[in-house]
Amino acid sequence: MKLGTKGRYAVMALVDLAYYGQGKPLALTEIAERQALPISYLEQLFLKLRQKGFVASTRGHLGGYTLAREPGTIRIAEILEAIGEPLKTTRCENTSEMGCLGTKEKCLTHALWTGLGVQMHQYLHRISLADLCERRIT
Amino acid sequence: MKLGTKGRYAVMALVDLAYYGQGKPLALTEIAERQALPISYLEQLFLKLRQKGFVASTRGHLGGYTLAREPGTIRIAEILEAIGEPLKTTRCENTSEMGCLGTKEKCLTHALWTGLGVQMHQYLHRISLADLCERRIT
DNA sequence: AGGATTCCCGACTGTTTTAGTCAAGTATGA
DNA sequence: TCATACTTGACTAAAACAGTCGGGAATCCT
Repeated sequence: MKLGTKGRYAVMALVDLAYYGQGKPLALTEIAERQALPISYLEQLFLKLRQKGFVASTRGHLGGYTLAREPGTIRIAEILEAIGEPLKTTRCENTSEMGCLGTKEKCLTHALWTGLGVQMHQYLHRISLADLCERRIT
Repeated sequence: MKLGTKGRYAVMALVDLAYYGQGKPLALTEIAERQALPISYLEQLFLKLRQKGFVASTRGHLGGYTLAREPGTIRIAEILEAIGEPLKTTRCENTSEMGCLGTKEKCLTHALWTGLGVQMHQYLHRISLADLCERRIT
């Protein structure tokens, strides 16, 4: 149960974008350098973030990325989902209330893992980019 | 961010042990069969669980494992820690309040990840084996 | 117009982790 | 003494992770 770099880097980069880019495009090279992240890796992440509508891009000289939504409306949970950071606590795919079908009896631990997943999602969903920029963490 | 089988299996097996083994030793083969888990893998896990004092073993015919502590006092978080399920949300090892030293400025996202870790740990620490056996999940 | 800058996109790869398996040994009860 | 069951370490195929690399396309500045 550990967080990968994809999720960490994506949030770091978006916080940087919200913090330093006041409406004007920020180049990835700048973000990557300031946050000490590999730029080619960031490109992959921003490709997805753009496709999902979190950021907008302008090409060419003086181009870069801008936030496409208000920082206060972007939840951390959304970011992680957008770039494909799993956040999975169970193995079974179905999100229904059914127990594990692998065993005959109802899986006693299933509620535990789904509960954990709910806790994590709730926490990450009630914190926005703006909260991070302004150091408003509970 | 996903839970591995080690953690899942360990909790499943201990719940099984608490649920079906009323003081008397349960053989690993029985637990493995009922929960549909690979037995050789379980052996590794129970080795650690025994060394950490969660279970006691009796060898030979009619042997097996018994819980060494009351189910109500065994927290899920303890189990995961005992078998080495990481539960890590940050990369840096230090648990102090310091920011990430890799970047010059204080890492804005650090509080987020440690906060997430706290959430997870609190949830898993307030649920005991007994809670699972009696389906007492919030 | 040309070159510098920047985003765009897919393919590829070394390393680490996961999720086990396998084999050999030891203790115990029937 | 034989079957059962725990004990322990070594080993491994496959997947995930964490990037790298190379080429292309759009845009701006001079």
